[in-house]
Amino acid sequence: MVIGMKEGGVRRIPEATVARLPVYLRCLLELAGSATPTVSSERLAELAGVNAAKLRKDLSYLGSYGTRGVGYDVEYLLYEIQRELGLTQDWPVVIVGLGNLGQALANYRGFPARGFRVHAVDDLPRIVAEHAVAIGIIATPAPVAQDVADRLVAAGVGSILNFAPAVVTVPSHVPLRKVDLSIELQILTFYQQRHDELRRANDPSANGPQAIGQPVVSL
Amino acid sequence: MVIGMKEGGVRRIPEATVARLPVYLRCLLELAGSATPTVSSERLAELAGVNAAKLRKDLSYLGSYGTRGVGYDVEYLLYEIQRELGLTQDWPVVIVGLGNLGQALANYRGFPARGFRVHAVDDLPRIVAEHAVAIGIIATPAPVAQDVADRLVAAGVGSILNFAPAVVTVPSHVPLRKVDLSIELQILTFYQQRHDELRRANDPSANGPQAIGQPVVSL
DNA sequence: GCATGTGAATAGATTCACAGCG
DNA sequence: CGCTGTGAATCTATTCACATGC
Repeated sequence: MVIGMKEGGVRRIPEATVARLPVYLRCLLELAGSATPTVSSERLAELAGVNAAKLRKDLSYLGSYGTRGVGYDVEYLLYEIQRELGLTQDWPVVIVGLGNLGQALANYRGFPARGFRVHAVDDLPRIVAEHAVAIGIIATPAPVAQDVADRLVAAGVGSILNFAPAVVTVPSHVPLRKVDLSIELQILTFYQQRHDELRRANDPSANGPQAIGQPVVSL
Repeated sequence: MVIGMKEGGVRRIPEATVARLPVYLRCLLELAGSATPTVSSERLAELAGVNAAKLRKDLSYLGSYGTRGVGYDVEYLLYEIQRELGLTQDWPVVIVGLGNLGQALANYRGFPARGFRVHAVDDLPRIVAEHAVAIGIIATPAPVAQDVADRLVAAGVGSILNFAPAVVTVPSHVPLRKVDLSIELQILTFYQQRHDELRRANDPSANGPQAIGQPVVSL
């Protein structure tokens, strides 16, 4: 029997685990950068900001890549996670929308900026076919997001990452993830409000938020 | 007894529910925009892309704001969700980092761009104090993210939203959320790879991804 | 009658705690 | 002996299905 092969039914990795693998990967890259040969679940969990038992269980879904009494070989684990995530292959990506967000994405660390080209959106079907583009990223204003999603699906893109602040729908066979910056902020205001309420309950003289603006601070 | 007041112990709203409230809010804003007076859980759930029972349960944590046999009053529910999320107040926000991402955030729909000002980062403590800034947003390159987080906490910011591709740690009393664009992309490559593997298993002649670049398409 | 609101049932994720291996 | 890997226990979230009230 060959270690690491998927035998028979596909090994099922929980969604929550998949979402953490990229975090572990980033931590392992840092460790590899500082020439650390092995790492314990305790230490790696600390770097990743999770509980050690959770990390061990997560890794156990991939296989038994650790050594009892020692820990995990950084380079080995690194490779296995990359392989699991599909990062040992290249995935041509289309980013639709060239505003600040599109440019920020194009420049983001971890998106190797190889072979950028700018095209008109009507060329989508040709570009997707020619370059075997698997993933489409929507970085447009909200009003056109659904139209862009439809075009991406029609062009044959396999999955979509939506950054536009709009709910878009796609056929069920197309995986869709969304990242919404203002939603994240609203979640924080909820917890901040909770926190302020508690503080005020304990100290009635504490002030609530004041209606001011949003100063931007540069670095 | 006053409807809508929290009596005694604080009503506990599950995290997963809190994360969906902003989505419902957005859908309600659209409905309000098209002058729709009431909406059923079925319809609202469809707009939000969730199951109707889940939506009803989510809303039930806020209170009983619907009418049996009728549905929810759009304006009323809108207001209640906004209040719950703390959006009936202003929350002064500091964005650190003025690259593409910082600018994209500053221009994002849903961040009212009132009173933008640009400051040096050394002014953080003064600015946070003067404007009662509750939320700090990190939109810097990864290497300085931890330093910025430390400065934000020291300056007295209550919670932090991190967009830098780095794991940052803060004292446990400071709520921290992270949004990582490349992690989202890596999660998608995982599912795309799964999908491709299945397709190839059924049709051995199907091609895998080809190593090309990342074309950018403009709109 | 019809759609909400909610206990009960199910499914999923996290944590515990320790057996098992190097 | 130390640290992984994992069943079992717990906690959280989702879904079902129907009692409830307009």
